[in-house]
Amino acid sequence: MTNPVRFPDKGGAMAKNTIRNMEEFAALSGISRPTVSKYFNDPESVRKSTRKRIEEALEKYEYRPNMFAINQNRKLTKNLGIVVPYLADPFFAELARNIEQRCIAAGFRPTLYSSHGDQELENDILDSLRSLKPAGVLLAPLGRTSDRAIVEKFCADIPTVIFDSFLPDMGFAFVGSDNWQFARLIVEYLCRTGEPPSFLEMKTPSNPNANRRRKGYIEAMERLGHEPQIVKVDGEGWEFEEIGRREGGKALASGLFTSNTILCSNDRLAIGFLTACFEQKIRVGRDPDCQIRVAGHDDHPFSRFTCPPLTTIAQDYDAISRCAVETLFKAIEGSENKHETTLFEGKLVMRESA
Amino acid sequence: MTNPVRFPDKGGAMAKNTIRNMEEFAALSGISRPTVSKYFNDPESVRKSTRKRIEEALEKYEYRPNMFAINQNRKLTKNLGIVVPYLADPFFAELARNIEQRCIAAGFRPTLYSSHGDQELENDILDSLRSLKPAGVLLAPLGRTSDRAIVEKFCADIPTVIFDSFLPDMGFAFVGSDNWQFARLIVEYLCRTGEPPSFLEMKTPSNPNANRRRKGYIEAMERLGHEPQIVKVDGEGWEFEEIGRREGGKALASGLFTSNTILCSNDRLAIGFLTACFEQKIRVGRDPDCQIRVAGHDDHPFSRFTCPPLTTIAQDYDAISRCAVETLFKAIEGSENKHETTLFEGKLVMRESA
DNA sequence: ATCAAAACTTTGCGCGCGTAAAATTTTAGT
DNA sequence: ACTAAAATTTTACGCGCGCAAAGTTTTGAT
Repeated sequence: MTNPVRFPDKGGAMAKNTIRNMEEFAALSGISRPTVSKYFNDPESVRKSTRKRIEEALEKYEYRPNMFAINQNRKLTKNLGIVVPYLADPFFAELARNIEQRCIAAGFRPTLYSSHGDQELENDILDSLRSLKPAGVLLAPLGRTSDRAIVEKFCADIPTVIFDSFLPDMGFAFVGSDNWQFARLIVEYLCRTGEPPSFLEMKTPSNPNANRRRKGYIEAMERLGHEPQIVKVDGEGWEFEEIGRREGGKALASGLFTSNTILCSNDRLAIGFLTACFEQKIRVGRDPDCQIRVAGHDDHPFSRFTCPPLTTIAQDYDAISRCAVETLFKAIEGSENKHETTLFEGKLVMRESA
Repeated sequence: MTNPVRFPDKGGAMAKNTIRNMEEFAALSGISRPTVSKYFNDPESVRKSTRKRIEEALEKYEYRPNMFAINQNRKLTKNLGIVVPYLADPFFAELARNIEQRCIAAGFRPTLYSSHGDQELENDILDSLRSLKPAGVLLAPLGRTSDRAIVEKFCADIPTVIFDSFLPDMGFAFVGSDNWQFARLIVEYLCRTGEPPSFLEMKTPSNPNANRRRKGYIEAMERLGHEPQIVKVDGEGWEFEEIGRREGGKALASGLFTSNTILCSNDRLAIGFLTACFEQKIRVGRDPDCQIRVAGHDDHPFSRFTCPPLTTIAQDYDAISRCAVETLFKAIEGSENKHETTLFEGKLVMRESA
């Protein structure tokens, strides 16, 4: 094996800013090593005068304690894991960003992982997460395609808050959206303003939220005295836009929909379906000269920019991420121990598509 | 401070699957610790019979070496850093995913970071990356808003390949797209098929690629004997769609464009601009009944699903990520040392918007 | 069977820091 | 100025593993 040697400091006349360890740094700042160690664990825990001296030396020599040596001995690290099923979906990217920044603000070191829609990768991530000895993990599982046994075992070992995608009896808590309410809200709106909607979804959705949305749709339709119609289209994986365009387009062309109003299981599907409508020269919107109305769920970051802009139910990104993080901190502190579920309501976002 | 104690194994009658360290595991598998250590560093480096015994024991006791202890002593870790400026942009999410999987395939442990468009955060990321002692880093910097001095210093200390966004004289290498060629390609196409385009961009683009695209546009226009027209709109940050819609829309409404063909600096701007066109009931496309043509750069994952689908120049995601990763591996092995730049050409993707 | 090379074992040190206990100093209150 | 409390220093050990050197066994070829 080659033995790469690095020279971060070429050893010129400049001050030795290459402090090798805490021992050296402590000597240079005139403080004992244990006190310096205490400072790095909690700057407030040392006397103000001591803190000042350390911080002065810190600027002068720019020493940073060795991550690996620290975490090897700590009972509990300050590491956190954030796992989402598909990071190329801006919905998850946005949620992850939100959560990540809250963790940092709380003094933790979050690491972000994406399962890329792949079970094996999700398992691998949980596996390597174990070796990080994280204080806690925020996990949005793949859903249907998750390996239940492995996720459950992971949750049993490490304080985990599940979000977005519900898995029964796992983790310290679940934080997500009230998908029944989502469907009720949008169905009521659509019925009030036009024809009762048909429901477009994938045949075997990975995300269990899809199931609750379908049931919420059926319930709301029946309560309003309408006949629900579900159109299930083929398609695997996470390329929802393409499925919405190709398969949704097929359904549209072959006249499968009994209504002129299409409620899609999620916005990405709706975005693809809008493309299909365009391809078939079918005008979408609420105007009298439009032939069809389309709505979605999630308020995907791009939904505001479709043509026409997409009417949808907005997930409360902010509330979900805040609650997930706060719940995890409770779990880490071990103050409570019962499995709780928190669901947030969605808001109707009326745009021009419906 | 509370002292959270965990009992991952309640110590029942089941086999002790709680191996504390390599010493114990080595004893249980009947192999010496140094050999086991060797196995974990490279399973191929031990005799086949030994490997088999270790792997049998591995399944039986599911031991995993302690990450922190490993990395503390290794001269060079197997950690890699991947940094992108804005992960909520599916373009970077897709690129990051591609790169990440290549790194894993090569036996490294990549960690993904997003600067979220914020200089301070980019600096923090580089800072915490240092303490990870990564073997190398793949960095897509913020660009104009990057802290040059800090990035340069980082590159000097840690083998770094810069990608997407060029920063002069930094890192082991740069891998990106030939943005001049992008602009030439699309300008030629647009001129061949209709009116020569105006160019729409942000006043102070964060990404330096924008500058090269503008220059490439001007050059191509002049070479073809046309008068270039640049329309610069206000707007800071990374919410390109909104800027394209709001500011691009303003420019459109006030008749600022001298051409009926608008070439946008990137697809996200174009997506927002398409929304503005829709709002102003201006039909976009190549059909005779359309008033305007719109094109972009990048082949953003969503460009295929706009209405109309967006004509654009496709970045070669695959080639860029492959080259970036391979170049980094060269840097890590230290085989070469000259600063090289690799640019990939784009492909014209003709869709209905232009 | 013989022998050298390859693989393994034994031994032992070191990494950088957490952490505990005891000794010492500083701080703050009267 | 005196004293108890708080903060700091000293001392010493351990974490889990990399790594090197020297001795021992196994392997594979003649």
